[in-house]
Amino acid sequence: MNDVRDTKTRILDTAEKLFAGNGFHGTSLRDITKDAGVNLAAVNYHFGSKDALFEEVFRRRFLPINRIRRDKLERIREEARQENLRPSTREVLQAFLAPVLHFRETEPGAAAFITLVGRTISEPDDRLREILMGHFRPNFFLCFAILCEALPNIPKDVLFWRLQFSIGAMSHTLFLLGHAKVFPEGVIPDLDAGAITDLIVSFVTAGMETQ
Amino acid sequence: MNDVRDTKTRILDTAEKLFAGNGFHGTSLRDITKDAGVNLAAVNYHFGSKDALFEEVFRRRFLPINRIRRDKLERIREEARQENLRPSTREVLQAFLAPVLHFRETEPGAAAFITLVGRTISEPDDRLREILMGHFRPNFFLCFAILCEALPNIPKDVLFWRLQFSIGAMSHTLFLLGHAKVFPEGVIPDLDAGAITDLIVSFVTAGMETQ
DNA sequence: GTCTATAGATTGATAGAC
DNA sequence: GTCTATCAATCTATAGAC
Repeated sequence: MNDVRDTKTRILDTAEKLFAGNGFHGTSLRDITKDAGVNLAAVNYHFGSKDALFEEVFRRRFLPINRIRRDKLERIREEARQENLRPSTREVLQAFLAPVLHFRETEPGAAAFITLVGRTISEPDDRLREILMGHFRPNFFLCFAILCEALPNIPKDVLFWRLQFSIGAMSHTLFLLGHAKVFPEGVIPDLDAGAITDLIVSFVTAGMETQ
Repeated sequence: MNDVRDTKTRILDTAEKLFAGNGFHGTSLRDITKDAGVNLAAVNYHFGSKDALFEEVFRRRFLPINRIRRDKLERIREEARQENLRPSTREVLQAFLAPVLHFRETEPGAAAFITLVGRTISEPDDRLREILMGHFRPNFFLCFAILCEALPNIPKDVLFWRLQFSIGAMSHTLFLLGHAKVFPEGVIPDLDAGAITDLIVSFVTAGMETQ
């Protein structure tokens, strides 16, 4: 009632939350429109279909994340070139992984989206996974290319797999952050985004550079 | 027609394949029974429900994998104790991760199951994910405990997160192995299970031991 | 054990009034 | 733009004949 967001935004926010929690196929249009407080027909009026709504959930969030990520990666590459040095493996991986976790903390409501990303990477529905990959692929290849410059003595196919391992570590972490209850007692899971970022960047940097 | 497997086995094999390819909710009982060449009602007759069939798919495969994994981990721990040494981080992680990949190559039809595991780790349906976690948890904690003995100078919560990163790397890899088409040209993706195992064990060992 | 037929519930999408 | 009402398709599960 006092919700000043317009209908489109309310639907997007709610869809993001429910897709993250119950998956695309586990969320019906009735779930979304009821939770958002809008009419059942509003999704098809504003977005055209359930699929198109899913696409818009991703487009809205990925545009700013990808801009930051690409700018950081390009700057690292350019600065290394101007100083005739190799890019730093850690800085490359930091630029690739940190924006997502940072975004999770600073953007209101983004936590649900990040959980959704962690899930959609292994989404069974090829159509949905491709929507994610379309946003993700360009920066993946950019990161891969700069890593090859950073570590020219390691075979490219090894670096390729190691970057995939890093993405796996990351996506699993994003998923876990949305399901805090999996942690055992005695182990402190409540680390902030900065601490988690440091942990995972150290981990994958060591793995990437090992001989 | 010439299929000598009994109805139960045919249903299990087919369900495993289709759940891996299209997800639990993307696979109907009609899909399964049609592909298996059995009657629609056979699933409910032999297993009771679609959920119970899913459970049996996991039980059948996890019993032998978990036995091998537990035996290997316990032996590493015991041998280290008798020689008054710390367990080797690499051997622990190898014992934890290798059986799944090895099983994928040697057991007929297991590849589909492994893909399914990689997917179910981030399954949106809590009920389904819990079926997997029930099989996975005991060996996870056993591995974690031995890692704490192997690396007593690294804080336990750091080791806990690093083991989670390792599982993420592993599950993403298992998923990718079921979707070879994601690889770019020029990079050779066709590594066998042994090569992939070496790559991932080296990666996570370096990440686990870094200061 | 295997089959057909169907109950009973839920879904995405849309037509048409306001 | 928003609403109600409803269509057509899909699903799991089961009753009951053979």
